[in-house]
Amino acid sequence: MSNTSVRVRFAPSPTGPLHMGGVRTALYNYLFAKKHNGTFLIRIEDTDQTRFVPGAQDYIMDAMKWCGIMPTEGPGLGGDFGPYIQSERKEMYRPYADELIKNEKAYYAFDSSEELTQMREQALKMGMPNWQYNNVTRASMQNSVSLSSDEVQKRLDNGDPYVIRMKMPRNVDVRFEDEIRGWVVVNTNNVDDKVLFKSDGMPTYHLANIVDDHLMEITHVIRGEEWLPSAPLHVLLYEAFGWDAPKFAHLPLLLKPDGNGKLSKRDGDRLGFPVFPTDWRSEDGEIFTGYREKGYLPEAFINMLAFLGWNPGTTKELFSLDELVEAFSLDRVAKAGAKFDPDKTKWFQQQYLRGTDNVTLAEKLSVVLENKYSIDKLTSVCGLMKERATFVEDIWTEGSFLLERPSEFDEQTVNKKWKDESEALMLEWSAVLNTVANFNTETIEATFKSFLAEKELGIGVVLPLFRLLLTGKGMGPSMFDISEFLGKEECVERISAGISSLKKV
RNA sequence: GGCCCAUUCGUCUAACGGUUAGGACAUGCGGUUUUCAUCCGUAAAAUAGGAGUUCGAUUCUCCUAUGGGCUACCA
Repeated sequence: MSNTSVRVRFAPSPTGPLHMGGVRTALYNYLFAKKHNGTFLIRIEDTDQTRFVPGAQDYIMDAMKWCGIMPTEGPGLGGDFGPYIQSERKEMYRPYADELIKNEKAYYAFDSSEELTQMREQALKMGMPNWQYNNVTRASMQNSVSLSSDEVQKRLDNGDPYVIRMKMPRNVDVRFEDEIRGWVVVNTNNVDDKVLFKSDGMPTYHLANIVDDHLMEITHVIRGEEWLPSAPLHVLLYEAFGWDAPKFAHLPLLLKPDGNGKLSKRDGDRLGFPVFPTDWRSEDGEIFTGYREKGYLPEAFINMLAFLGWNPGTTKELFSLDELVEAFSLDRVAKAGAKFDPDKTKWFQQQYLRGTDNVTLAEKLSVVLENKYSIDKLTSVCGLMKERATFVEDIWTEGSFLLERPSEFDEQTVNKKWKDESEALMLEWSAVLNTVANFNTETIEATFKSFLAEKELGIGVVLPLFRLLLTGKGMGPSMFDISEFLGKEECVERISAGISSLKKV
């Protein structure tokens, strides 16, 4: 059973924070694993030591934790297939490269990167923009295919720097069946002799990836579309080692909301929405805002992400993580890239805010307000305000008047509604209000209605004044609900306090 | 430039040869509301173009166009 169970991996490189495209890849891996009672693991691909960014790995782990899609194997998580960081596996790769050389599937190449750049530039000048180190040009380069074995041995003994390259066969159609795209065919004449092992003693992505996926018994490789062109190379590598290849699924890319191209780090600040799950502070101190800090609930973020390139085939759009696991399948993943839509994202957030109970909301709000008010009070505030909020913080920016007397009065409303006779009217209303015995929404409303009838005034004349005095605003929830929450005494006091404030102006 | 992948309303997508081409977001207009939000109703909005295959193409094939990805001793 163990060798047939599903094992998938998320394999980011720690070159920076994980952006939402990466989170979606991780999410689909997570969903697929859970759906099939399999294992979801994370492997850090840090074979390029020059691009290592401190803190990136921790960021990735934290972000996944916030999203609720933690792997069960990985650095710091345990598992029987470790280590899960490629730099810590360094010594494991060389024998595999040697094996390929022995079987003549790969060869030593001594050309320096400077020589190669020169070669490309030269070819470009001669009108050949497409120079590649491949099965045609390798004969004229310095490598163990073109050089005599004595010469090769001499250079090796001499300690000359070299890389190990894949010896791509000539004119072979490599085919594999992608779980999302169906059959993909590429002719080997179109792929170059990729470097497998670098002169610094580290493998490249291609070698390390295949070796680790094999050793970690990965059954399904679910990754971004940007890997599609190198998939044939990977297939050939599995063949060269005589291993069964895992199944491949190449996910469509996430595109910019406007214009063209894939979503990138800078789009967030440019367009005013986050591209990262959580805040990221770059090395030069620049801060990129995250969904978490912006006030999004992880459930909303994940729900939105799941629907970018996948759908359940029904009209249901709100899915918990467990429901996503239940509904997910690779054959319902779209093929074309998806433009990210910030508006829809906000809509998801709004839906989840509504769906969250008032106590939970109050607890979140309490954190923002640093425990300034009791959970009980905040719970009531949330109940009154959440219908008109998108983020938890909106509840406070729109509804702080419920706990704090207004110090400012909306200028527009004052100008429009506050007349010379308003003061007398409100004083009169205050006196009436003060006589209400059982002070609740219904009794207040009934009293208000009879007050209107008696004064022969329209509701639109009186209520906005009442609202203005009590809340300082021109809009908001039902005034009768607000009044009940505030209590009789506070209502009466606010009316007189409000009147004196308006007098000063 | 070469190779690969893709193409249904503005956006995310449904329809796996036969539908008045459906839903959601956004937008417009109504209704509800003291107001704002919510909510309800409603409208407008798409099969990139051209050939085939077929009794019949959004759906299959080819061409063109467009978009995207890759083209490093990066992943």
